[in-house]
Amino acid sequence: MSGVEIGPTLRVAVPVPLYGGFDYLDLDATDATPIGSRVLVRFGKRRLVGVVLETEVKSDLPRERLRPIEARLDDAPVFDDELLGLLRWAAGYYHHPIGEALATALPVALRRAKTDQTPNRHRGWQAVPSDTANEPVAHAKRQHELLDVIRTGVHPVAHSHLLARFGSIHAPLKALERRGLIEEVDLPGALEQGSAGTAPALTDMQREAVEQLISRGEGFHPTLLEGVTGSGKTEVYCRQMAEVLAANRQVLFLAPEIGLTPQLIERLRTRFDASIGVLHSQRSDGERADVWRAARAGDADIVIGTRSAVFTPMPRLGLIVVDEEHDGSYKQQDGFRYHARDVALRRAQQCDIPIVLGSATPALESLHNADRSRFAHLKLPERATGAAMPPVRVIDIRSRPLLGGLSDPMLAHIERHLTAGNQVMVFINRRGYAPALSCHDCGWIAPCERCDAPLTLHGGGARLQCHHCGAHQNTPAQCPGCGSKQLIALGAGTERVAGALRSRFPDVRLARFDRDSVARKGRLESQLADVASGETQLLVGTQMLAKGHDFARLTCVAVLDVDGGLFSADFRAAEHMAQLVTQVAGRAGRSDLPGEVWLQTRHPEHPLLHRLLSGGYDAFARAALAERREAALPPFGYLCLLRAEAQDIQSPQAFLEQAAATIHSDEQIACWGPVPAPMQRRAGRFRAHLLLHSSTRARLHPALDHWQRVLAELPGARRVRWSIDVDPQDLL
DNA sequence: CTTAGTTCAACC
DNA sequence: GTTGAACTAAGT
Repeated sequence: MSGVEIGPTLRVAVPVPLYGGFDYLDLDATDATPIGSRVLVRFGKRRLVGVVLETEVKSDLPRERLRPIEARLDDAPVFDDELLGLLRWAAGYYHHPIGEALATALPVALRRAKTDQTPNRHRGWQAVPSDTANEPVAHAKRQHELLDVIRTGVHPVAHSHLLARFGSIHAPLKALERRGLIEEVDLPGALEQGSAGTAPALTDMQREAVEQLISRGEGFHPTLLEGVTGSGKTEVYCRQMAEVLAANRQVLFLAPEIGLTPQLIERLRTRFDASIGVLHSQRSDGERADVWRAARAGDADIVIGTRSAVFTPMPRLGLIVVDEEHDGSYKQQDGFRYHARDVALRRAQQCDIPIVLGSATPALESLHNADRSRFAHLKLPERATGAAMPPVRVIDIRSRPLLGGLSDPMLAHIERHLTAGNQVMVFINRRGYAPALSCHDCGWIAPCERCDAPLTLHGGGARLQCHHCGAHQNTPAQCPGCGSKQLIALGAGTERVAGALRSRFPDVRLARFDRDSVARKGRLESQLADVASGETQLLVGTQMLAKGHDFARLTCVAVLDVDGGLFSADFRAAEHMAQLVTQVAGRAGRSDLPGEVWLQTRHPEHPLLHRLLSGGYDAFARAALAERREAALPPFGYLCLLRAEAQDIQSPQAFLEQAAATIHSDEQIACWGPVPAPMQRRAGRFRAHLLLHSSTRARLHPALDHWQRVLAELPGARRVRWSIDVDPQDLL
């Protein structure tokens, strides 16, 4: 039959910020476009890639107003019923337009209107048997490291894996190839083939946890696995994964970007005789799409990935692992604001499969769920090696001079560990040279023109940069207010701290880890490799140092500023501070060398800090939960934040006032605000918030369903950019 | 009467 | 979000 005959009606989700689907005529009456597949449609003047939500729809519109779809883009649907159901639930729960939610879930390459995806090439390397005469020379360190990885296991290693692990690898790989030790091969697809490896022996604690996990069987069983850093959580996951893989089911393993280290991937790759799909930031759009397709086809046994990987189609899914479940990066902070941990829980429930949430510092939400028996709670309170957790102590820096952010006692501790030949990690959660530039004579502080924030000094103080909008300029020679030339840098960031340490310890090799210093591709990987080899002794960095890495000779961790977490407007700040301190402390003394942790503070008596130091994260969490209960804050209350922003100062406030008026607040739903956002102006736009609070989700969510429809109709809605944030992570 | 700028509804 | 049509205010 030719395309003249037009078939029945389809409901299509289109990537536009409008709730609900749009109806189109199908191409063919006899063979319907399958649900979950992509179609090309005309939408107004534009051509967009939509997803079929339903077939044989009875449209509200007369048939002559419907347009036919222009093309089918898939042979097999991109979303299966399970995943489509999950996404429809998530779009509803987070009150986000379905078309945008589906587009967010799709790999970038599949959001484009291309029918036949030419297969991407996947390079790999494999070892070639040879006599010892060709081995690389002893000092060719990178070649030896690469060779080790390539020789482990029986299968070729993906080029992308080596890239993620080591960074710049072109030259050493070519050298190894010239020596005839390795050869380049084309991998059949985006998946890597793992090899079965021996499982390490379990400690008694681990065995207990594994037995509990496995004994629960196959149904929906959420488990919080709380294990101190170094307690061997990964091995516990592995044992359960082995069971699931043996039953020919797939495993979805989620990790935050920063925790998704090559070590983790390599561990799984050398452990399971299984095909593994890896989704991390270094993979190209084409590779991601190939992993997606392989997972959908059931070819991938394990999928490891970050937040968005929670939406990978896996027809044989049998287990979900969420590592570092407390990590804030699981919450998407713009557009479709979903929380991957919570979506993963829903997915496990929908599929009726077990899910394990692992962390050394569980989110208060998860602890609360464990407390009320919604999660099983397994604990690994000791390190697998038997090494003691390092003591955490404070240095009171009130009225002490600071040199580049460092007090004298702190410098002395650092020196002691460096002299002993060990590694030291200095942690400061602020990048750049200094957080502000001030005039010594009149007190002027260099402001950003477009944000309500001071500019940050960079380039040793030569440049000014805004961390909120990206604006940058050279540092002025004199104060624009009073003309004084006495301009001084206030406070210290990673750059300044690193500089101070370099001049204090000129013979020690130092590496800086922050977004600026590792921006270049492969730089982070090569710097980490130098730390692992012991070449780098002193590490200075932001929170990207906090997790995942395991350095044998690291014995001292210095945290330069914990006070930000004690007095923030954000009610979660203290929780984040405690998690961060506990996580960085876990970096120290992981092997036989005892470690120690020092915190600089101006508030050594602060009750929450005191709790953390005397009783550890658990005691802190109990105290913090009691405070949350008192204030009816999450997890004892539920929040929804309505955000609005505009070029002018009045519109956001006006819109939110209209919005507030349409909420019939009662004793069960409270409306807080509207108020200007903590940083009212950002990137030239004025921002305001309206916070809804309820003691029950059952009351809040129906109200939100109604509210979202009302909001779109408000007269002020078109003057602002607004968005609903369900379960907001930060209120800033 | 033109033109640039703003508002508004539809988008299937 | 994007688009075009309807509307408004100033310009020749």
